[in-house]
Amino acid sequence: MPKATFFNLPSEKRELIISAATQVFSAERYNAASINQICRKAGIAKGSFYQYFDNKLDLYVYIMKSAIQAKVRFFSDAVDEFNNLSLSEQFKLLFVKGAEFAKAQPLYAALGEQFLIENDEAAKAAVIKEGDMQAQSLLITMIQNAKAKGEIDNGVDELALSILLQSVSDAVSKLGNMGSESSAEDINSLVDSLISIVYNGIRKRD
Amino acid sequence: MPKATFFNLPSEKRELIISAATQVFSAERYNAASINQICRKAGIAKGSFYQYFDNKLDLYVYIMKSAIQAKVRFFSDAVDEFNNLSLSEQFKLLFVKGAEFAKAQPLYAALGEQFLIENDEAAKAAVIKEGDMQAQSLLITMIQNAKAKGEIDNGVDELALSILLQSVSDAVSKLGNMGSESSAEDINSLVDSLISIVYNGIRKRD
DNA sequence: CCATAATGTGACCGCATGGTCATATTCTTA
DNA sequence: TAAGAATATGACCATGCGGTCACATTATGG
Repeated sequence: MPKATFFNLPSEKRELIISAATQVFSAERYNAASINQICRKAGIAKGSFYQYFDNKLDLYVYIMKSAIQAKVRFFSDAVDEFNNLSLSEQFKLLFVKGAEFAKAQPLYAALGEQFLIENDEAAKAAVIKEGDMQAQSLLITMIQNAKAKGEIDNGVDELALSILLQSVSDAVSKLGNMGSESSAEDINSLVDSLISIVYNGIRKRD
Repeated sequence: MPKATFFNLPSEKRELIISAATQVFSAERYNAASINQICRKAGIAKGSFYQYFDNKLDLYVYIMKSAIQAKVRFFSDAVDEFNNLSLSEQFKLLFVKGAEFAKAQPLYAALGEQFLIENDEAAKAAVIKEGDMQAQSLLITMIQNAKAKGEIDNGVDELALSILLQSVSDAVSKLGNMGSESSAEDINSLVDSLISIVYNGIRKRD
C-alpha cells in the first residue's frame, strides 16, 4: 500500500501520478518500466516518489489493483442482466462488454494485457495475492447454466468451450483496441460472426 | 548476419553460443535479455561476443531466423499431406502439429511467443524484414479451399473463422507447453473437442 | 511569530547494461 | 622456428537503473 503521505496529497497531484504510472506500466513490462520515467512524466522528484510509495512493486500493485477494480465495476452492471438473456445474447454481451472496456479504458485494458505477458514472477505474484479476478469462472458458470437449461448440446466439452470462448474474447479485445482502423460496427459484426460460428458450427448442412 | 569469425568457430562452441542465446531470448524480451547473461551462460568473454556479432540486434535476428526456419521445416512435411485430408482433419493436423512443435522445441516455441509480445519496434522490424512467416496465410488458404469445395457453409465469415482458428491454435499450444501436467492424450482429446465445436457448433439440434 | 512536523528535492550510491579497445594468446604457414 | 594473421580477453566507458539521504521548503498550531 502507498504511504499515508500519498493519500494526503491534493487529489489533482495524486491523479497525475496515477496517470503517469498507468501510462508507463501499460506500455512497458514491470522491469522495463522505470521510476525515473514515471517521475519525469508526473513532474515530481524521485525523492518525492519514495515519500509516497515503499518501492516500485508497491506502486505496481496499487496501479494494477485500480485497473482490476475499474474492470469489475465496468462489468458489474452487465452481470445483473445475464439472467434474462439467451445464451447467444450472453456471449454477445460478454464479448461486446470486453471490447467496450478495452475501447473506453484503453490504458486499463493495456495494463491487463501487460499483466498477461508479465514475466517477473515476484510482481505477478504480488498482484495475484492482492486479489486477481477470475474471468474464467464467469464463463464456466454461464456454460453450466446453459447446459442445465438444455441450450447447449450435451456432447459439447465444457472445458474446451470455455477455452475457446476465452481465447476468442481476448482476440476480440485485441482487435478492438488496435486503434480506429476498425470501427465499432466492424467489431460488432465480427462478434456476431464469431458467435454464429460457435453457435451453429461451420459444417455445411443439408 | 554474424561475422565470418562466428562461422569459423568449431561447431560445438558455435552451438553452445546459439543455445545460450536461445535460452535467454526465449525467457526475456529483447531489451531485458542481456549480452552479459548470454556470455556468462556460454562461457565466453564479452569481447569475444563482439568478434562474432556486430551487436545485440545482429544476434537476435540470427536466433529468430533460426527458430523460424526450424518451425517451417517442422511444418513442411505436414503441408504436403494437407491436400489429401478433409477439412476437420486439416484443422486437427494444424493444431496438433502446432502443439507438437511447442512440445518438441519448447525453446523455439517460446521464442515465437516472446516475439508475439515483443515491444521493441526496431528489433521486431529487423526480424520481420529478414523474413517472418505468415501463419495466418496458411489458414486463409485452407478456408478458401474448403469453401470452394463446399465443405464450409457459405454463411461463415472467413475473417472471423481465421481469427477464431488462430486464437484457438495459440491457446492449444500454450496449454501444450504448460509442463507435463497435461498429457499428450489430454491435449489430443481437447483438440478433438475444440474442432467438434467449431465444426458442429454448440447449439442443441432436434 | 516561531518551533516543529510534514513534505519536496536532486546529488549520490552500487550495480548492470551495450559496446570498445589495447593487449595477450593461439593458429597458420613458409 | 619465426612472423603474421586470427582470435580471446577483461578492464573500461557512458548511460540508466532502483533506492537513499542530508538538506531545503512549506504547513501547522500554540
